[in-house]
Amino acid sequence: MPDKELPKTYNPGDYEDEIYAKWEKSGFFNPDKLTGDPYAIMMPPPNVTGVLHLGHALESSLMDIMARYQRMQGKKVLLLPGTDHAAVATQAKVEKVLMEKGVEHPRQELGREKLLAEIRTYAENSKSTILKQIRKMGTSCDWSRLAYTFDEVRNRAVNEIFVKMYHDGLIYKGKRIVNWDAKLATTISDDEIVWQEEKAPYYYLKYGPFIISTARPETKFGDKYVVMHPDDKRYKKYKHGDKFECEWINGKVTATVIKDEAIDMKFGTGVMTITPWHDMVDFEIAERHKLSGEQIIDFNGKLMPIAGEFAGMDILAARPKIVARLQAKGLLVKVEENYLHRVAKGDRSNGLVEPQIKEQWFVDVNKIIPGKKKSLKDLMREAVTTGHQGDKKQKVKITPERFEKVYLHWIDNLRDWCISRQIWWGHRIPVWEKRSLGAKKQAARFNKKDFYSKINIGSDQDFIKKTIEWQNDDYADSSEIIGIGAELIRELKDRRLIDEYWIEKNRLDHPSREPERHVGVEPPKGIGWIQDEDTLDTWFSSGLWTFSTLGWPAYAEASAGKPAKKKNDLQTFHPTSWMQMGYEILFFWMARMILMSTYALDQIPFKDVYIHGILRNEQGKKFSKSSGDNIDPLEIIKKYGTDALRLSVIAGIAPGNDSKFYEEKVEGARNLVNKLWNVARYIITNYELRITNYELNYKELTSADQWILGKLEKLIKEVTGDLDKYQFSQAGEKLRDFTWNDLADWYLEVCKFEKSGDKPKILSCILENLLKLWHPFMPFVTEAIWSEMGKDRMLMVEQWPAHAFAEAKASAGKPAGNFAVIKDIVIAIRNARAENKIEPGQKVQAVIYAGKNKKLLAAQAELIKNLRTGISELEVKDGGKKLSDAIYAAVGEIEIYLVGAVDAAKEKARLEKEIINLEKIIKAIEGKLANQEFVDKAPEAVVKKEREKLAGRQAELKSLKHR
RNA sequence: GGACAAUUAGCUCAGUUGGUUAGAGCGCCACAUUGACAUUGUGGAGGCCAGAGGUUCGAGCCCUCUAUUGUCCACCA
Repeated sequence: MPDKELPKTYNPGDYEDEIYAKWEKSGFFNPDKLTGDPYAIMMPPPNVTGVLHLGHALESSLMDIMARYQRMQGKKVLLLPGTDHAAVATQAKVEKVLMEKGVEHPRQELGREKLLAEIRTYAENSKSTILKQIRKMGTSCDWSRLAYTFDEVRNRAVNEIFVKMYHDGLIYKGKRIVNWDAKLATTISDDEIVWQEEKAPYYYLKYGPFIISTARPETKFGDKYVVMHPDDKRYKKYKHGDKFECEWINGKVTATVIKDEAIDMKFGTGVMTITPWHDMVDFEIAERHKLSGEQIIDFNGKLMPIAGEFAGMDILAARPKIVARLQAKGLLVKVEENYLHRVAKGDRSNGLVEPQIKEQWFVDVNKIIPGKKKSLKDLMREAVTTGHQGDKKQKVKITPERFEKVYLHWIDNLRDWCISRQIWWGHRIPVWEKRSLGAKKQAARFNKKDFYSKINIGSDQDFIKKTIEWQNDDYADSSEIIGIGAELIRELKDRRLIDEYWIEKNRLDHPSREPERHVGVEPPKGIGWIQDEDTLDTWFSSGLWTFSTLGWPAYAEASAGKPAKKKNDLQTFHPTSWMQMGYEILFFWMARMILMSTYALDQIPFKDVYIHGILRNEQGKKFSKSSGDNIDPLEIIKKYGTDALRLSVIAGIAPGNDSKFYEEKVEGARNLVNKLWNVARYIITNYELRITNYELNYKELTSADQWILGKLEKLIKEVTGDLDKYQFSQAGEKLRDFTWNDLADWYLEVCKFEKSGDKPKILSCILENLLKLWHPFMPFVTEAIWSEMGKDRMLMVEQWPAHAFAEAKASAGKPAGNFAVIKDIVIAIRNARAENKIEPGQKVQAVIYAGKNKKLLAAQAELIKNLRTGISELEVKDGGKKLSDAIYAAVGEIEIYLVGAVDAAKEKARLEKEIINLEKIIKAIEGKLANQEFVDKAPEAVVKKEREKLAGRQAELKSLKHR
């Protein structure tokens, strides 16, 4: 009685956008419209300039599965979306775009404000792109709470934290050795370095009485300390502090002997000279012994004046020339070609990274926090081990557990976190400085003479004119001119019209007193204050993500001109419930979130974190733009639908492990989606589903009914358990198995001829429950079917099932055995027919010796006949003589004979194969049972099971051989 | 140098405290075809669970070592 027309295949494009709009309109993405326990997931904000890639598709799927599951569990779910301004990446990208348009040096030519405007425009454009794409994935996030790491609200939070840390003495400014990316002209953190192996010549050089070795002779100009291990017997006669004169690259130098345990006696000659300005280890040695260092390479990667005639040369170009000089002076002892060493490159720029000493802002991770008796490191450590001892003892649970170890190891090796960056796109450091009067005079002198000539300014008039170009402020006051002048210097420096070295040198030549410093959320009132020109590491703001998105600090929202939320999100949703992320940002992000949250709120940022791997291509390599094998998720969606994409990215994944992605997987998922569609289509078009009373007449349930309800009951339990344990892939697999194998292949086939009054109720119940269970995985098709079923409420907010039917709980697993036997018989018959090559259309007669199962099988004879066994007549007996000229098959003790159409030779061969197989199995079980130790020590249930098994097999064998 | 993964069918992967003849999807072979679905159905073939030891009545699973692949951390002056 088909009263509906549904298309034969599910076409996702016809439904998805419409359904998403419906969801969004319903308001249920917003937890304010939900009740129940709060459950919050913060979306890891994608980079604002990025476009959706497979990694996002995976993350969106994971998050949305959890969000939808929890929502259906009756929780007040918040899945909060947002984007990240991705400081370095975004600025680099826009600079690149500008350069392609012919702007050769964007920073120099545009200056700070104009470049920032360019970046902002670009970021806003691509922000909307990626957000649209996240919608395409079906992600059920609350768009009303959309956040951005670089908006006003988040800026307020960043400043608050910075100021708090500063006043707690956890943030300091210091001259430290940092990683300088000359290409991007900024410092970068240790984590942003990639090491590349390179082959290069390796030089042994004569340094006074010693031989030292290096791959980088261009850094050696200023070396005046020679270091060796205090226990090295070879150099016993040299004492710490001994001085000697020796010939070096540009003439004689006075060298000092230093003894330090950092030296590896086994490496090379056991002696090295140090270059504190450009080497981390050397810097540490120099610090220990309070040695001075000198800058050799400038911030553009060129040699400094100390290099004499080599000054101004690019380091790589200078190297061979320096070697030639050394050789000419007889200082080159030998050269090892093809020495394998590793060079540091910036992961964004792929440019050389040079250690440099620079004044930078740091977060001290070892200092005891006032009032806490713990350092930031301690907080980070205890959050995943003993639990954070704040308000409540809370622990971040990491899945899989092994990453806990990786994380802790990383913390052990953690050095102070350099948070300042010399790029413009980012949160500006909330520190302002003002020079004191004495310093002002010096600064003025510094401004005028040197400075004017340096930048070709002839008079104060010119200077002011120039200044006005950049600053429109009042400049009447002289101290203000100094301020403006300082601004101007910065502007010129930004534009690379003067270089940093020159400024530094001037500062050294005109030492001033420490400037007055203002560190605050708001700029200082008054004149002459200059804001620190650096910006903050992007992870400084991302670290606040779990709470800066929830209205922390309290007044942030109001001050940004938005109405403060009535409800206190922070109180409701923090700590957040669940977080997922790739292992590649474990250190970058997870660690920083834990640091920020435990420090600022005394709370962990999230209770559970699920670490996923990355999706790789068919060859197991990372997808990359350069290799051209990038897969665009949107193309996949267009071709196969969002549901199929969601299923395919989570298929076969295990926590923390990488997985491969290829189109065949999506195809398989698409087929599954379509299968579900057709299951529903069949049920909807053949049954009247407008059911009000779900009461079943349990006594009249057929064995197939009981079987499928038992299976469904088990499915509900297992899928729920899997989702609770974040075993997404397993849950999906079980759902697939039920949908395709149990329901479509067996139960629906049975329903085609087995009619009973309860069938519509049962089928309706199965379909409803199945749609609910599938919904988190494939939200669109399930919602589409749900509405085709004529449901008023949306599936998205339906209650997650606990049981198939209330009473089915009792029947679950128990009588299912009946149908299982019939299934086995059907399979055995089909198999026997196929093996004997009986034409599918040819009907045969069958006789079954059922023994104690006679009653059951007699009752189910019709079922057996109808399940594509091609049987015309079926006779069920207790037992009897073997039948000759018949095909034989056995299921346990049940004997089956198919009469007629026998190919004697084929049948004989088949049976012999069976016998051999059975004998093998029996022998194995007998062996086991003959082992006294097994019988004694194994649990009774196991032994009993083995005995039963043996009896069954023996019976089978006996009847087989009988023939 | 240190650590962590992975190694199971041709391919991609499951296998949750050790207990039937180790499973699935894809692919392959044979067959079917007006049927809810060819994005289909039925049946089948295919595995010394990387290797070597060990623990145990019993090991894909636990322990030790080895090999291969991959990843991360540290570091080579």
